[in-house]
Amino acid sequence: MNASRHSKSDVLQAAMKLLDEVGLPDLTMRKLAATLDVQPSALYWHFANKQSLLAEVSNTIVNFAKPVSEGRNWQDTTLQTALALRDALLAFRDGAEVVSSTLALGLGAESALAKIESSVAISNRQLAQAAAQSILFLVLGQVWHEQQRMQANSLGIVDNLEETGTPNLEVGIRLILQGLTEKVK
Amino acid sequence: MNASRHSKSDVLQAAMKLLDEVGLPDLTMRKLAATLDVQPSALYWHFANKQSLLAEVSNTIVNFAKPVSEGRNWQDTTLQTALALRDALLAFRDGAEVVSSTLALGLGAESALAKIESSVAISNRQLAQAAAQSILFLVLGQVWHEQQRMQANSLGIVDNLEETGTPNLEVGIRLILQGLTEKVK
DNA sequence: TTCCTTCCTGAACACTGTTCAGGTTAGTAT
DNA sequence: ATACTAACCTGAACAGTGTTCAGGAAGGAA
Repeated sequence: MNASRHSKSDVLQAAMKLLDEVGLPDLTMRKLAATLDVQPSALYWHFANKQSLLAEVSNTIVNFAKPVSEGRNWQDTTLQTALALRDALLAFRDGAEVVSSTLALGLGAESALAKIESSVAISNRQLAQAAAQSILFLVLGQVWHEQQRMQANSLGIVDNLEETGTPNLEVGIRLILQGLTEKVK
Repeated sequence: MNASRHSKSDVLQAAMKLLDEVGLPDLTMRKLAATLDVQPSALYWHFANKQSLLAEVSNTIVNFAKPVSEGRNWQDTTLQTALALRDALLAFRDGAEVVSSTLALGLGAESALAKIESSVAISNRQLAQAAAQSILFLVLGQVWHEQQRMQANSLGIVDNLEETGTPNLEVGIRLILQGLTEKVK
């Protein structure tokens, strides 16, 4: 389709489009190269390896989160921050798994944690960090679970698609915030 | 080494041993077959595919959790249950990642959630389920993160190995429990 | 001795990420 | 216009992956 040459951001953009079309397990270097009318080896000029590519995909997803308007209190602001991250993850196919593994490998996506942590306006920073980390894992785990079920459902394994995922997440975050509020009282 | 024939549980046992020796990324069907002095295809008589094998590995890990003695209250019992799961995950190399992906694919490890949920002795079951799910994701996420750092450190990428992981987990669980206690009051 | 279940072989298929020596293209400087 | 240089890509290969399948061997039961 496009016979011209490609920049690094072209490749990244194509990767995100392909991710949306085929999902993470089928996001291969060969398929990505094919959509760009290029040999697979050409991708390695732009990115050192597949993990580096996925790290930038992950950053794009995390940075997609809308900035939150200051809430009436820090609890509200933190909740909104977490839900904005959830929405960003949900906006991309397999978004949670991409971000989770990038985070686990320490290759990026730390800004997600930083944003949550900075919204927790309590003086005990160690406590704030623990809470922020908990909220982050909660969001990632819940959305990962939900997106995996989406794919399972679309593949015919109907199972029971109870819509408890999203409300459960908000409940969990609120529990942490309530416990936190109680603790610093 | 052993030229005799193998049962399904032999294969499972060998898989867990190999997991401990090489880690999840290097746990391949070919390497597993080699430790049993067998062709890779022989494994497919015992297990339909690699995922099924990993699902049983995951169940073994989860069932390794020590049963907890009844605490002074349900909050304490739930905390002990969660920490027992954490210890089980930590007892096996890459344990958290194995269980996480099995859980995400819906191939097992649901008993982990069930155990936590049943320990939350409040009348609002929907709330109990949300809290249990939150605690589960928190444990899995934290331990996964910690185990990944272990491997990274053993590979020379020293980074700063702050020992905040384990305390952070307990803090997070306690926050949820405190919030829960407050909510049902 | 025949039969049947259990377990395994050997070879192949269709992929995967990655490397590398070498080529092309385009823009800049002389 | 010519030479140079950086950006980008080709083509082929390497070493590995999970998985399938027709067939063979072992051991107990009838």
